[in-house]
Amino acid sequence: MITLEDIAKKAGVSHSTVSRALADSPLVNATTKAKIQHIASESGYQVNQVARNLKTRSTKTIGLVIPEVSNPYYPKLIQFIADEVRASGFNLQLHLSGVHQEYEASCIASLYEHRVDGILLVTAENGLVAKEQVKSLSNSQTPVVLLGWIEEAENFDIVTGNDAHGGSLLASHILSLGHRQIALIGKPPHRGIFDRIHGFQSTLKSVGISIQHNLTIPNSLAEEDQEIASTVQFLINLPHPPTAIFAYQDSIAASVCKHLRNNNVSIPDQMTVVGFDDIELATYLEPQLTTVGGHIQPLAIDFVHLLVDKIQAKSNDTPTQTRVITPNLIIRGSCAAPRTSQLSLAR
Amino acid sequence: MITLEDIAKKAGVSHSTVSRALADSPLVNATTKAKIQHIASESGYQVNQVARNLKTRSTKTIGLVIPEVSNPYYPKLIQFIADEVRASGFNLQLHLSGVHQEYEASCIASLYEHRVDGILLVTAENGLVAKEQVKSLSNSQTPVVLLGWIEEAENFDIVTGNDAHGGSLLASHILSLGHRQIALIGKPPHRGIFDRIHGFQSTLKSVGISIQHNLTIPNSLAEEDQEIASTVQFLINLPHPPTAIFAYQDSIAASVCKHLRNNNVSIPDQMTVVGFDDIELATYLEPQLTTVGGHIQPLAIDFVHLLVDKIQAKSNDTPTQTRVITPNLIIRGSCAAPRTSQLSLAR
DNA sequence: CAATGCTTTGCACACGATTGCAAAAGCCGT
DNA sequence: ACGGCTTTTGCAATCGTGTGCAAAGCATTG
Repeated sequence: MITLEDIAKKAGVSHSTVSRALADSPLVNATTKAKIQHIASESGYQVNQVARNLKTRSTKTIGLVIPEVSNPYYPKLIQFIADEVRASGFNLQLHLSGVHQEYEASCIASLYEHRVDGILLVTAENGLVAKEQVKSLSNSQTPVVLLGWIEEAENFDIVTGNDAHGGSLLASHILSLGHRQIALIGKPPHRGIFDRIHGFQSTLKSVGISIQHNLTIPNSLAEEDQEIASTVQFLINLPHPPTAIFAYQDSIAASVCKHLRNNNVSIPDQMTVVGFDDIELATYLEPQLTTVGGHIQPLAIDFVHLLVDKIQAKSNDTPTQTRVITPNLIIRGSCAAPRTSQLSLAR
Repeated sequence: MITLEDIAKKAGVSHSTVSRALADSPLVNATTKAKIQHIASESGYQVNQVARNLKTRSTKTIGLVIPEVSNPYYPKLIQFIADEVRASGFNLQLHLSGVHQEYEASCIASLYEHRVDGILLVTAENGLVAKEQVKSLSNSQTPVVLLGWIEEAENFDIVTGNDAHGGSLLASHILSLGHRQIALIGKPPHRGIFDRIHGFQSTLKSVGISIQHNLTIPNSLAEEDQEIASTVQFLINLPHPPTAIFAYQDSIAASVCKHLRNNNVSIPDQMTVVGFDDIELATYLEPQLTTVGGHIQPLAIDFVHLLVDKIQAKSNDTPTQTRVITPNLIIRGSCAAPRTSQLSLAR
């Protein structure tokens, strides 16, 4: 491995001078600086960031903890985050915390051991699993920003989507079409007052109706599709099946659509389906999915900016912030007005 | 930040002893070892990996360079790679080299500067952009394994799918259904003799026919869908439209299906469509996509294992290896026998 | 020419861990 | 009590950089 010392010998100077020359310090004579830089690039010198990080006590690296990448929501988020992190001049270290966030604590520990400058933590249905670790991080001067929501979050910086508003938009849309028998296929809510289910329900309640069937899919990657299949079966075989289904996220909605089709239930004629997040998948479906979207990029940008600001803030007593991004309703083809006893007629 | 020295003071020993105690070295007395370990966990000591890496000259980190994560093929690959890397006891540092691999060289440089123990490099349509960097890495004892294929690759370790065989399977399938007018919508081939287009074409050639229209989509994320839309338009408005379309990958196939539907061309009655890779998306489409798959997980596993073996090999003169994974044909609903002048009749 | 000030360079230490080696401590038998 | 042996501990060097400080070099000026 080529070191500063090696370059120093070739140039007949000390390693300090080489260090300064490569940092383009004004303390080095212009001609010797040029000579050193030439020798360095000539011999293919690449700085040892490990040594530099140890000395400077900064790694210019941001850690990203995210559950998984099989759910297309996460890659979409990662792409935006990665672009933003690069633009801010940082490196990105990715750790997958697992579908059930089972590795969340160990991811954080590992990132702390590597002395990343800050941590972006994306939570999921299980909320903030590694609450204690995050708290102790804050004590040890390592900035953390959460994406998601947790209850009693006074001391955390958080970026979250106003999913409640999105849920409300969907509910209003479905209601305005005339639906009154509405099912929910989803995951446990995990954004408290900001949760999409919360917003959906309270809008229904405001016109005096409630969710007919509130079904939750266990959070298991391998069997999710299977679970949705049987849930769909259950719903359409009811004496009074729902006329509309709100799926917790687009990937679930896509799976719901698939299984409705398999059971010869046509969308939107016999069943209205809506999703959430507007991932690419939503436009590949037939009919295309009515959903809520536009929040992922702003979330990612705020997520990174908030962390970078905290990293660069000299004082470490900046007040914690909460940023909320409001999404939009995106109307496509998967919704229609209900027809009386539509499913019973059809079957 | 808590250091070994801090623990040493609390325990009344030297930092060397603390270091050994925490490493569970037999050189430390059992009772003092227990005492030190207790104090360390009590005070929340976490090792500084930066310092350790500098001293031990190993980071236990593997760098992964991959173009992007918007194309769902990559997240699927990443998930498998990440699982395997974790199981092997390494950390993962992710760098996105860009849709056009425009950052490939700088990603490699950055990973080398961080002294990762090895690099996994996933190439795309542009082949190995950073050939020189990879060569100099090999000289500097940093193991690299490529996923993809490049010409004149004698000195690189490579894992690749036998896409040619996959392409051949698709061609045989389409031919056996009776199709003779076949279009290709794809990207520039980038796996040489192993490329899917190559295999597809040569199987067609073996029965004396060739691809009717060989259309290439420019590799631009933002406009891809638009490009496919106009390509589909072009094809179906031909005097003699194709009866089958081979899309280079499932995501393109999905987009092709969408635009065919928009033009009221039904699949598979009026048009047969096949894709490649068997990503989740393929099963959400209606009809579900006939494709080629099963190779991604074995690719990921071999990819990681080959690198880990190279990292752990004491001698650095191990011969370079090429591993080839053969995929399977997955028949679903997007293919049917052609009907004479099917499109002309329908329109 | 000497004094002064500015520019340029090198010395030496620090970052926080690991580890070879020597020294200290403990143990044991005579 | 002492030598010899084993166990346990600490010293000190090292990994490759960055940087405060002092010293050297150089030019300018009275």
